[in-house]
Amino acid sequence: MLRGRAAAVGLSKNQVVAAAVAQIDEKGLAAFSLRELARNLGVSPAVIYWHVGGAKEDLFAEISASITGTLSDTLDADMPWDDRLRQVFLNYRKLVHRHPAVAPLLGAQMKSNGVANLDWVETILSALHDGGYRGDALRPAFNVLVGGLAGFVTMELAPPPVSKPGSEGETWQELFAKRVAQTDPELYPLTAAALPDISNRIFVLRWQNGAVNPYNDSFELLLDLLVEGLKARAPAQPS
Amino acid sequence: MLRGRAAAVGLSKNQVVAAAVAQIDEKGLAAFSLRELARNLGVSPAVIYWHVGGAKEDLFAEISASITGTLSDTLDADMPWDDRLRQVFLNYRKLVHRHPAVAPLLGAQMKSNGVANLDWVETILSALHDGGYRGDALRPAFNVLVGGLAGFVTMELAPPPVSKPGSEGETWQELFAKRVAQTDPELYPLTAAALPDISNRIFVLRWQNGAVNPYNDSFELLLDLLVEGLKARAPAQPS
DNA sequence: TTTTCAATTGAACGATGTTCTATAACTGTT
DNA sequence: AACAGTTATAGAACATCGTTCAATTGAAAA
Repeated sequence: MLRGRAAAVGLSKNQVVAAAVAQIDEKGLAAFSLRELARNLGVSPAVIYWHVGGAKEDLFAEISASITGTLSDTLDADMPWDDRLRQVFLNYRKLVHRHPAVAPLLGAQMKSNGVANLDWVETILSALHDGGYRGDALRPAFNVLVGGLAGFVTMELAPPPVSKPGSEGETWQELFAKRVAQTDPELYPLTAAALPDISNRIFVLRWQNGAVNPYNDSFELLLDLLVEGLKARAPAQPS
Repeated sequence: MLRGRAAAVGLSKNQVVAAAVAQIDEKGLAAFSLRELARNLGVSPAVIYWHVGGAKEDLFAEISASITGTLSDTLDADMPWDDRLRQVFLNYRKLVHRHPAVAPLLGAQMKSNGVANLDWVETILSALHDGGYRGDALRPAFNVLVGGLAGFVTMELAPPPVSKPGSEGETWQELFAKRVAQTDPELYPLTAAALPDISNRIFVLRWQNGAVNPYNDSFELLLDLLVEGLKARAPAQPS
């Protein structure tokens, strides 16, 4: 009856994880510190180690699990397979956007990426299966969807540099914005001409990430291209 | 004549960056340390700060720049626009795969992502332009390609957990492999049935990253779906 | 030679992750 | 109500890290 007692008094693992998520949401992943977490909880650093099994990396995995845990909750099982796929990944993106600063864990750390629940995997495989993807056709189709779409979200929410405390004149955002605006029309005619449309709105030429400037229509276009493309290439008859 | 003198004696910025890349390639990004870099160079830690402008984050940006710098070197300008797009992103992936441990910087850090050279951006925009994408159609098309494909590579090369020194029985890889193998066929029939095809070969159910198990065919399928899809939806006549 | 500036040193500061031993708080049993 | 056993926390300690700074060397310019 370990769980019962643990919940009765003092901190619980879930509370630790929730506080960690809150702290990352506020100050960013790079600035996250175990000791500061302990301070915010009014507790000794060792407490974190007691509640979470191991080290910082395990806390991160726990955080990822707490976020991807509710992933397959709101699913309509009786929709066409392509609509189900769309729903799954629109839902994924919406969920990650609720905690933008945690995105690097999900997309750029194997240990955190691996905690994704099997319900989610089964849901995707099932939709693909109904779409005519079976046997060894399942694998590349799955990878295309998860790699392309979750990868997109990872890049969309890539964290900005840590904002230096006080002085030093100009912030990185200002410097970068200025650099983009001064793109040489001689060397880069297309880029320079498209600046009004793309400045701070495409991946390499932006100084704010997807938490501030979400790429909604780009993501939906990507989703549409993949789902429609997979539908057109289905190796077997859909069921 | 600053550069002349700097190159004549002592260390150069390029040497520092090259040594940093070597160290990350060997021990991983998470284990990277400025002091260890200084030790390997037989030099005081402060030297790094002198050669690189600012702090650790600036070193990382410099590293990213040194890798993406050679991105647009080998390009055939006189190919069909869709083949040019394929070449650009196949080349991107090949380049990043040469330094897998650096991938998180390129895909999951805005400051590093922003250093990508304008030649590369202009090349992509130019291909899209020739494909019939102009004006405000350029932006989502660009984002789909970069976000989807570079995002895929970021996830593909997501770093594994830091391998704990010695003891503690089983490594994470072994534990995870075992967990995957024990997938319950009652709860997850499709996943369990597909295990021979997907175990360690799809994104969420793997214990080795793309540096060991590259996802070549999945990436090429993704690339094909995107390029063909964009071709089919071109808003204007290709030129 | 003297001056000037590039390059490096070494020490120092504060903060971090992690481990360890000891102590408190609670639970269930007698 | 007292005891034993486990759960939960505290506090100190260690090695390491990123970063800054004043002081020093080295080589080129005057």
